[in-house]
Amino acid sequence: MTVTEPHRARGSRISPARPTMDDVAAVAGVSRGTVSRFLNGGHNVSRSAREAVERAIRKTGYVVNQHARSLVTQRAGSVAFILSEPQDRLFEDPNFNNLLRGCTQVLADHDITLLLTVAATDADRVRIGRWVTAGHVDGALLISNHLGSPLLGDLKERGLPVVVCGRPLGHERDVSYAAADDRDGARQMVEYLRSRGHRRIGIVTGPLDTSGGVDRLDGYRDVLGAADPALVVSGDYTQASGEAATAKLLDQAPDLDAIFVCSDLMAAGAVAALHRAGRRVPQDVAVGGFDDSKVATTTTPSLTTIRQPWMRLSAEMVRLLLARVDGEDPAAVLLPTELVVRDSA
Amino acid sequence: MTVTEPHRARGSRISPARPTMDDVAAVAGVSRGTVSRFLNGGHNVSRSAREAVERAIRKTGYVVNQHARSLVTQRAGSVAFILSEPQDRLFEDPNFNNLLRGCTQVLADHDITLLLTVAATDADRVRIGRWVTAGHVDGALLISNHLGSPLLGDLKERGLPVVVCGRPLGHERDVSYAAADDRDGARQMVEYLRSRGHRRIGIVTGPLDTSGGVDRLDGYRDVLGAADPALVVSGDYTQASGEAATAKLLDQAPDLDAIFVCSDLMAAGAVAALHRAGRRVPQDVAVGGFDDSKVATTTTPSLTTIRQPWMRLSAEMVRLLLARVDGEDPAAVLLPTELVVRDSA
DNA sequence: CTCCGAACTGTAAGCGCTCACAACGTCATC
DNA sequence: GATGACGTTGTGAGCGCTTACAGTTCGGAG
Repeated sequence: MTVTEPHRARGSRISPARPTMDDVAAVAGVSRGTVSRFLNGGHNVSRSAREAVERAIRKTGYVVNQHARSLVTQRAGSVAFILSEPQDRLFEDPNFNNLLRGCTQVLADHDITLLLTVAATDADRVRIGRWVTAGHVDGALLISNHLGSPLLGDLKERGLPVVVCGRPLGHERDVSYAAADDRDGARQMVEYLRSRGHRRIGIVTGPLDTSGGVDRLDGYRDVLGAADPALVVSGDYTQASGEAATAKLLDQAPDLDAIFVCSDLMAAGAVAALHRAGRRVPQDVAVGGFDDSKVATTTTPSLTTIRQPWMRLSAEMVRLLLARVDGEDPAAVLLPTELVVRDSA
Repeated sequence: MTVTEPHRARGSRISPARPTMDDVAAVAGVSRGTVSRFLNGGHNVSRSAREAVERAIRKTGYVVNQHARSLVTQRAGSVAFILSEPQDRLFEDPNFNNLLRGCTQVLADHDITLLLTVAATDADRVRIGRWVTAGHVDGALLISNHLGSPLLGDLKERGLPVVVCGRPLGHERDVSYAAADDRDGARQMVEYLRSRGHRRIGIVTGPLDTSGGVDRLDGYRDVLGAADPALVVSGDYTQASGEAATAKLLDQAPDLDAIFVCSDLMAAGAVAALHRAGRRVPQDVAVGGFDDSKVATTTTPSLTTIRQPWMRLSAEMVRLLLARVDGEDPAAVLLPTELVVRDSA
C-alpha cells in the first residue's frame, strides 16, 4: 500500500479576505447602494457611475455573496432535483438523463441553478430533507416518487414548493405535478397490439408503488379487462428485471403472442429473454416498449414504443415549480403520449 | 395536443413567515444565544434549557436558516461535484457512479452535502463557475478535467478550494489532486500480456487530453517502447468508441494477438468487434481492460482488467478538499492499482 | 461569611447584502 | 424666482444567525 505525495507546494493560503460591496463602492467612488442597484439591473444609475462600478468590479474581482443576498431577498436562486432512487438505477435509466437535461436548460433560462442530489438511502433522504428546507433552495423537483417514501410529506409539511414528476400517489390533490399520460399511452400500445391480431398479450409492469407502474397497468386493463393473472409480471425498470420478468412470463403463459413491456430498457431485456427462449421477435412474440428512449432504436429489432414528451415535461415541471415559489396554488399537468411504430411489433 | 389541468386546489399560500431563532427563544423562555449554543453542540447549556429549547423547536417547526448562518460562519456546508462531461457520458460511465457514491458517503460523515452539477456545455461551465464562486459551496471536486478546459483555472483563480480527480494536466504543481496510478496499472497489464506470450499488443487509449488517457499510453510504452503506430488507436471511453477503435486496429494490424483497452466499457465494445471479425477471445486475441467495473464481470468472456481503488480515491479527494478548505496547501495523492485476472486474457 | 472559579445565560456587534427613504441637484414650468 | 417633477445618489435599518464578552448564579474552599 503505497501512498505517495508527489508535491506539497509552498502556498497561497486561501482568499485573503474577499472583496465586499463596500470595497467596490470605495474603489468606484460611489456608495454601496449604487453598486447594489447596478448589480440588480442598473436602473437609475448614471452612465458615469455605471462605468466606474464596472471598472471597480473588474479591478477588485468582486463576486456577490449569495448568502448575504439570499438572507435579505429570501430567495436562493437554485432548486433541487432530487433523485429518490438507488444510485445504480440513476445511472442506468436514460429517462433521468432526459429530464435532467431538460430541467437544467429551462431553469438556466431563468438564471436558476439546478442542484442534483441523489437520495439513495433513508439516511440520505433525512439529510437532504434537512438541507433542502434550510433555505438552500427555493423549491424541489422530486423525481421518481415512491408510495410510502416520507420525503414528499416532509417537504410539503415544511412548506417547501415541490413539483413531482409523475402522479404523486396519495398526494394528487395538494402537490403540483407534471406527468405523461401513462394510462392512455398503455391503452394505445395494447390497442395497437390487438389491432395487429395479437390475442394473448402479457405485460411486464414497472414498480407498482409508482404512478407509472400502476397507470400503465390500468391502461392495459382498460383494453383487456382483468386479464389472466398469469399474463402479468412486475419489473423495476432495469434491463435485468425485464429479462427475468419475461422468462417468468414465458413460463407461466407459454402461449402468449405479445408482451407490453413498460419501459424500453426492460423491453431490451425482454427481447434478449425471448431470443434465448428461441422465440422470434416480432414473428412469434411481438414486443411493445415504453419511453422511446435511445435503446429503442439500438435494440434489434428496433422497438415499437410509446413516446414520452420529456422536454415538455421538464418545461412544465419548472413552470409549475416557479409558480409555486411565487405563491400560487398547486396544479397538475397531464401531457399526451404517442405511439411510435418500429419493428418489434 | 391536450394539456389538462386535473385540479387546482384551494390553497395554503406558502409558509406564513417561517420561525426564527428569536421565536424559538421566546417560546423556550431563553435567549437567542442559548438557542444558538444548543444548535451548535449544546456546550454550556443547562439540562433544563436544553429541554425547553428542544420542545420549542419541535413546537415551532424551526429550521435553521442556512444563509444567515453561512453569512457569519463563512461556511456553506456543501461542496460541488462538478462533472465536466457531455451528459450522455455521465450516464454511461459507471466510474462516475463509483466516485459519486464514495464522495457522497465520505462527505456525509462530515455532515456536508454533495451537490452534483453537470457542466455539459461551455455556457454551463460559465454559469457554474459563477455560482460556485458566489459562496454556495466551500469547495469543488472536479471530475474528469480536460486539458484546455477553462473551468479549473477559473476556480483556482478565484481562490476556491478545488480537488481534481486524476492528474490535472498543466496544473500538477498548484492544485490538489487524487489519482490512481494509471501508468503503473497500464504497465502491469501490458507486462502481464507479454508474460502470456503475446507479442503484437495493440492499445485502445482514452482521450489524450486527460491524464488517464496519456498516462496509460505512457505505461504501455514503458513496457513496449515506441511501438508500431499502427497498434495505437484512441477512443473516448464509450462502448461504441471501443468497438470502432478495435475495428480500426484490426484493419491496421490484422496480425495483433492482444489488445490493451483503456476502459472496461470500451473493452466490452472491443470484444464485440472481435467477435464480429471472427476472432475468438482470448484464444486468437487477448483483451485487457481497465477499471474493474461491473461490465468486466458481465461481459463474455469476463474481462482481465486493472482495479481502480474508487472508494479510497473518493476518501482521499474529500480529505484533500477539506484540508484545502482549512487553508492547507495543495497536495496530491497517488493510489496503487491492481491487476485482476479473468478470462479475456 | 467571603471569595473565587465554573457553569451558564443574555447582550450586542456584526457577517454582506437589499431596499425604502430622504436628500440632492437639474431642469422645465408657471 | 419659486415650484414641482424627475433622475440620481447616499443613508440606515434590517434579513437571521454566531460569538466574543460581560454578567449572573451557585457551590465549595478558605
